Amino acid sequence: MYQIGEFSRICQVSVKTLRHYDRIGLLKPAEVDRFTGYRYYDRSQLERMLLIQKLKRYGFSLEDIHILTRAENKGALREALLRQRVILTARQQEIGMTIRDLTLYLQNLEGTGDFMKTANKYDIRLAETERRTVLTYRQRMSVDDFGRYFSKLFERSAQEHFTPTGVTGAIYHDKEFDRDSSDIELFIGVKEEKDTEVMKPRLCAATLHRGSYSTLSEAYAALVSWIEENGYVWDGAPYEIYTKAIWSGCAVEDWETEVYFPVRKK
Amino acid sequence: MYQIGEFSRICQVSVKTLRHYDRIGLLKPAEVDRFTGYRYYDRSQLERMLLIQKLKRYGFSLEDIHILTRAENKGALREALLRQRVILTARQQEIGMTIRDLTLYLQNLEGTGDFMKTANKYDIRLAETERRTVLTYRQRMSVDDFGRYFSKLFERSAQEHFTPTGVTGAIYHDKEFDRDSSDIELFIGVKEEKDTEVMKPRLCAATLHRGSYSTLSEAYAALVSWIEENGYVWDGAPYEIYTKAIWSGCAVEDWETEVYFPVRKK
DNA sequence: GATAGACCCTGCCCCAAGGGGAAAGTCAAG
DNA sequence: CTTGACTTTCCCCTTGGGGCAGGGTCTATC
Repeated sequence: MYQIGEFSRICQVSVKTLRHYDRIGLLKPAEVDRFTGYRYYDRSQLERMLLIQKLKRYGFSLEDIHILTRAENKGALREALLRQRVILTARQQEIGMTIRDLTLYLQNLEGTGDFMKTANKYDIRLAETERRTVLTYRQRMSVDDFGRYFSKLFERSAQEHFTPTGVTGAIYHDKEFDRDSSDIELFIGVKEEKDTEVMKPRLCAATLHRGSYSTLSEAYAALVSWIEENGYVWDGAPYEIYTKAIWSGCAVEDWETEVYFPVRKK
Repeated sequence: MYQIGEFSRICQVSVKTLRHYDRIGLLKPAEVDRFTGYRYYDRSQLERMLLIQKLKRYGFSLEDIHILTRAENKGALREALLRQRVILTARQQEIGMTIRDLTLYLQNLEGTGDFMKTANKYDIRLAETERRTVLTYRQRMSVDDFGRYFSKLFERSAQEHFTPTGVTGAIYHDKEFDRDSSDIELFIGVKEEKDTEVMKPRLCAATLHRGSYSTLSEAYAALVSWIEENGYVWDGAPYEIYTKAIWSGCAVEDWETEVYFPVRKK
């Protein structure tokens, strides 16, 4: 039996953490003195602690660990590990991209001395968009997993024998941005006219964004600046068309997104 | 001038976040209506917001961003970016190791069905340690940056013309573990007898740990279990000897650490 | 001019995973 | 018997915001 301090040394975990885990029920001491409240740990706690730390390194929350380590959840653990591996791989690649971006920014900073400059590499064009017939699916959803909802549209398209044109996009109806809950209308282009929605031709300012969505705001900013400088005003819900995305099977740095802002002359 | 909602859409940032940044002074609106409290943003805020998001992606805290983006800190920003690139690179590699470890664990789980097992790959040996003459430096420090303090010892060794034996290690005097503040005594072996400390021969349980320090607790646990099973008791401050570490110039997965626990027969 | 609906405000409490520190109780050795 | 090391509980603090309540404002439409 080890006192909390010794156990802390062995596990390489602070005493505070051990008390925290006791309180949330994640790791109860083998014994607690009824009169003094002293906690005593033994080797079975040690094993469990190693497991907890391992899963924590893998990126699980304490709550997840709590659930996954209940003996009956062996299958769930396996699934969770597989999922987590995907998440970690994605995170690793994102860090790689971040490093490349940082390096570029650093070069720019050293070259120009301007730390505001964010490499405004966006070609803005003014375009009368073409008329599109589309299937749509509108719902309040998180911007992070809207990709998952496209399958609904593709299923419907297949079931009802539509002919997809290959266009996939999303309209952002909310004025404000909320990562977890936005009023998003997904659309996929189809050839048929019957039982479809129509996107009418509109005057838009548009540009092409390359790379992951975490820097999309730069495209938005470039568009909005352009609109203001050229005497237009923003007039309607902006939308994006995903010409190359995760489902195109290409690497994230090759993704391409077209961003459209409906505008009118001021 | 944009209302907070529009500005939120443009920057891809929630309204809550904008209000938060206003409150902490990171991004003040261009104008606040004195009567209604409405916030109005314009394009210079937009540029600043892009910068903030960029630095946030690079892993800086809002406070760091606040400080680094004051115009007079251009030099500090460059330094910080260079440091951050190192940190990101390290993080990326650590994720890589984590993924490999996860994969191993997953295979083990699928093979044995035992989710407790943590691959007990440690050979424990009982050893009478040799007598060592050492230079030491003892201080309360974080376990994460004790490496930095070794330079003090090497400088002293060089100045006072000692002959290093190549042994570097650390004794952990605290009973308990505290990542940010531990009573650690660093030591480097030297040949001379004069003006040095002496580590007397002691009976120790010892083992060799390979890889990064984040899984050192597994070695500790293995040692402690062995000690208990073989009728010894832990008796004194444990210490580690870093036979291959960051300064050996090898990759993190090839690091080698010997862990010693002083023991006596029960 | 009234009203609805969309927008905005402040203020309060909440999250995870603990850290810091105070005040007080416990244990073992000298 | 005292001292010092160790432990306990309790309360507040951190980062970067999210949720919600209660209430004010703006603009278009009737």
